[in-house]
Amino acid sequence: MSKVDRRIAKSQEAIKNAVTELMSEKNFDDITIQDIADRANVNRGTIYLHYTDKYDLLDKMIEEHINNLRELCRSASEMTFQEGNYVWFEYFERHYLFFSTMLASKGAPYFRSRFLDLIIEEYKAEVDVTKGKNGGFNEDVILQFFGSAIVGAVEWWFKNGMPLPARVIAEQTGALLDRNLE
Amino acid sequence: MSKVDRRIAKSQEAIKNAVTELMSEKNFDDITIQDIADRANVNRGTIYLHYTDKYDLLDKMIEEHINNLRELCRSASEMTFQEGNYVWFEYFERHYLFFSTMLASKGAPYFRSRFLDLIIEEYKAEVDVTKGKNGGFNEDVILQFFGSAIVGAVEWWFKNGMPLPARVIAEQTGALLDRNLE
DNA sequence: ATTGATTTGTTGAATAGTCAACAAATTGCG
DNA sequence: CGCAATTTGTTGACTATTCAACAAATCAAT
Repeated sequence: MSKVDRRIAKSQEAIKNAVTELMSEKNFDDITIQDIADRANVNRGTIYLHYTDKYDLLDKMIEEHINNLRELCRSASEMTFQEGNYVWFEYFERHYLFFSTMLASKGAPYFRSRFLDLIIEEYKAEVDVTKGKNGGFNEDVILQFFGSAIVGAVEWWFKNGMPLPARVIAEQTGALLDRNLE
Repeated sequence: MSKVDRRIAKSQEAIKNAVTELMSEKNFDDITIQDIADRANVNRGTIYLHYTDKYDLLDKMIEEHINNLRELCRSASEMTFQEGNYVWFEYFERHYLFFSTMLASKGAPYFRSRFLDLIIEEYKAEVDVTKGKNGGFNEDVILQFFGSAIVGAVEWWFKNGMPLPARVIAEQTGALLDRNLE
């Protein structure tokens, strides 16, 4: 786990940060590899050492965040919705620039769908349509419904510049999920 | 000038920043090479690639700032005292952490004297003891007197957390020098 | 379409950084 | 003091990054 060469970690970190920054400034298609290299203070060739092109680079960035969130779910599996949501929103806060540009930028609706897929996947275990208040519902309907709700809340939060503390929005969305998924 | 290998520039930058940060947190003697490497996110061996030990490292940092200030004098040689001082105080501001820890820390009175030497050296050209209001004075006395005054003002400025904008203290010290060195 | 300019990937040689291991020096504490 | 632990400085083998140069692809405008 910790056997990644320090140079690799530093280069990739710089490159990914550069992309995030640049994406908050201009359209992804207008970003050139040289732009990224300049911003990351890295030779242009170094980028090709790790990524085949800028699309691959963006993909890997998305993939990484999705995986991190999935991992957070693992470690938060025994928490309440409120606590678990808080872990997520803390992560969002820590990576503000990435998520806000990803959810704002026109160029990356792909991210939104990857994000929704993850949420649905993770909530599958939480939904029970055999009994309780959701007994008799179609599972996919429930998942799509509340998955979209969560994504929508997150989008709203970012687009409005995080008007609530992570703690608060986590509690409120958590309470809404509690009420509906029991 | 711009032919320094990017890796060297980045490593040295990280190392120097690490030292500055650490010095603002603890005594220089308590800082270990490993501390610096950790903070700079650099292998310990890399430090020895550029510096023989931590004293050499600190020396080179001081040397570099002194040289930068000297260079600023060159490019500001045609300015008034006020303008010239402003250039200096801007530089101080930009490197706040370094100068404030250097002038505060007990461990580095060496820097203060290097700094004073530079000021005296640079003001040599400005002082005229053959005529005018300083006619008949001993040149060394004048230089030591006003050099110390400038160092003292800078020290005060840092130790009190830069209570005035750089522009203001530059103008005021500039006016005092004008009045005395004509 | 035909230019000319920019961007893209790729290459090879040179160099800097990493890592692990080592002995010597220094520190700190009972 | 004397011993253990830490820190130091150095080594060698390995790898990532740099840089300059290149041809191919893409772009922009006439």
